[in-house]
Amino acid sequence: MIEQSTEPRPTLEAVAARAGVSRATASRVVNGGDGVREPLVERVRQAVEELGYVPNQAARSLVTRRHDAVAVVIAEPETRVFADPFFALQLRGISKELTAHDSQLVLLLTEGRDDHARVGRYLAGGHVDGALVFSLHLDDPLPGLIHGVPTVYGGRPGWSDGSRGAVYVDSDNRGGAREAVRHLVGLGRRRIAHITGALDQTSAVDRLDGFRDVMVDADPKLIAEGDFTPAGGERAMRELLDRCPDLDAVFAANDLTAAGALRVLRERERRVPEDVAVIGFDDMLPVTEQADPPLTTVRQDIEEMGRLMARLLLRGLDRTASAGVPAGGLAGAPASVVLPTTLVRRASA
Amino acid sequence: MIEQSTEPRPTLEAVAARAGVSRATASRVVNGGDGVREPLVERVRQAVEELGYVPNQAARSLVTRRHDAVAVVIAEPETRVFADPFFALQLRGISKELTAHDSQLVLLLTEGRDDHARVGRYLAGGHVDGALVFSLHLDDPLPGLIHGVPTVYGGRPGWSDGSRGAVYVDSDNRGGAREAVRHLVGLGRRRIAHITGALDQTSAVDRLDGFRDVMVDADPKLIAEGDFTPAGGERAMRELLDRCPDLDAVFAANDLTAAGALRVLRERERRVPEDVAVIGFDDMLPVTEQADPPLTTVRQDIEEMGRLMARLLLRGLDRTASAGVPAGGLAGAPASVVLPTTLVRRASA
DNA sequence: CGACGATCGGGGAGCGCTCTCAACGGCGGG
DNA sequence: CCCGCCGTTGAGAGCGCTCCCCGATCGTCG
Repeated sequence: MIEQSTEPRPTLEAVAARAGVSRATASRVVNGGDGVREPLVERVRQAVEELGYVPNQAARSLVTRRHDAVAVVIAEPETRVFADPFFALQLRGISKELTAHDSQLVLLLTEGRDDHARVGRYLAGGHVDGALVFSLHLDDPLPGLIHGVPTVYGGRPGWSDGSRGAVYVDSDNRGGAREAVRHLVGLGRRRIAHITGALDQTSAVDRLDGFRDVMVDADPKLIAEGDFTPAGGERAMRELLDRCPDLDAVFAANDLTAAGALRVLRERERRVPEDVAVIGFDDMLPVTEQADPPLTTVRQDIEEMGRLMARLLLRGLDRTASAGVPAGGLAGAPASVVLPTTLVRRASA
Repeated sequence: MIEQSTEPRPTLEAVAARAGVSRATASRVVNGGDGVREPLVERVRQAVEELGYVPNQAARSLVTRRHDAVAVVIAEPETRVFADPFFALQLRGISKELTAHDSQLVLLLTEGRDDHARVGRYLAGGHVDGALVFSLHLDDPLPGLIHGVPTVYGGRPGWSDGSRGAVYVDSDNRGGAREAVRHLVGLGRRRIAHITGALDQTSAVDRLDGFRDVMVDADPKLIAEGDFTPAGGERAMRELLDRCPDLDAVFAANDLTAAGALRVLRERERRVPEDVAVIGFDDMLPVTEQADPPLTTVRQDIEEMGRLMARLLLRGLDRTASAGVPAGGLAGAPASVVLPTTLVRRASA
């Protein structure tokens, strides 16, 4: 119900008065109670209880310059974010970690370029202690708009100058791709195709590189560009079958793409895995297990990646906060993390 | 990169000094510039620009008691939230609407009962101007923990005393279900089964009621309980087929459930729609269109529901703010909205 | 038993902003 | 030509909290 609370919330002053102590003492108790003797602590606690006191975060932030909030920026245009459980899982990992550290999650969704300025302004406004940024595209202007806010990226950012020491969490896309393709080779497949992801993202590029690492002189006709969506997977699969009717395996850049490819293979009456073996990437559970046939895929622990990002950010926050690091300094900054992947064998390959 | 900004951000004071005006005038310009003459407005604007001034939200909130932030509470235990694009779509609608009103979205995910207290505390803490609460279960203690925060619910809350005047946005679950079942009847089907959703949610109950409205004396054996997931759909479908091998139609509580049912029907070699017609609910696009056969379903505009929730909340905020409504009062509060549904005919029925 | 040191509690400043209120200046009407 | 009113600007008082600093207080050792 829409209502406005009129009765003013109790202030620390009120708590102090009720407990018969000074505001400072009440504050100490509320913030942990160090350096206050037991009987007083108890009295203050009780006053807090009776009055239903909750600290005013705005007032607190004003002086501490901490907000106990972290922004999660998802810079994915249009609908993709939501067709894909990927973000949802990361979000869940992040949420868990932040909750454990009493931080709030401020979600910043950008729908297009116009939104970037808004996000930049928001972050610059010092509303949050740090930012977790996802799904950057190669030419994304967003990082340039982020100043003075500790940031951890989800996935290796793609800018050219060696990632400028950015902290990121990624999985071993290239290694995972290599493992998948090697598995196909081990199965005796020779005409192995690859459907890429959206090539303006490093994850897609890295998986393609992994594919090429194994298929050193792959027929360029065996590589088709997808975009991480089932529809893109279908389109690319059709293209591939038209160009190379003799292909006997497909490594798809992610499970959604693989699902699209499977559909086209069925439609064209190729048996999987007998005629064409298929491997995906992600191990997105409902998708892979319920695919027909169940999908062999490269698993990455998505939720863990989210959790790790949050942990890295929070740790960095602590570090710099306690050890007066100079502006822009990297001293003590956590390093990026690349998580390993594992091949999960199911029926499709 | 993890860095701490050391250089203090410019204050309004600094802007005022640079523009050669008082802090008050600078504040006026920053907040819209009413009642300030043009030349001064321009000077202040320029000073803001040059200094890269961004208002300190904490200081502002401290005095205005507004936060320009809205909490989105998703009280869904475990993974369901994320397997289901439902929330993602609502979130997107909400995000768009909030962005248009310069409000931020604070996401509160609860993983279990323990989290409820945390959420209640957070909301009571006056960190946000209002809350949007989703996916309540019938016995959820959360509403009881929300005090003094304007709230709009996603889906009709299920408490017994007539929803206590709560504001909610829902779609016409009962009417949509009726339409679906009538369509099946119109197709000449007589042994129509229903797979329910999780019956601790009103949406599931309402759809079941709609089913019963049409199938007044339905054989109880034709109703099986699901939980809105594909796995639940599979389980229920198996049950139904075992109990009533002669059924000729299934109305599933949502598309995910229908997808599970379709899988079982294929496995049992029933043709859809020839032997068994299937209708879902939601019109979750990738699911319905790519189902085999494409799924006839009851469409609800999920993103619009989200947008509407946000709009309702923001409007209520305005209203009460301007027209000193007494505590707990409902005067001028927006009414709940129930959105219509439409039957989308595809191949499955 | 007294004095010194360590520790605890209280007073007060001030974080950056908004908003009220008073002062000021310019204009039109009498 | 003067008065009064309105529109514009500036000064200042807090919003609720943290934290510094100093005085009070306790324990303890000589």
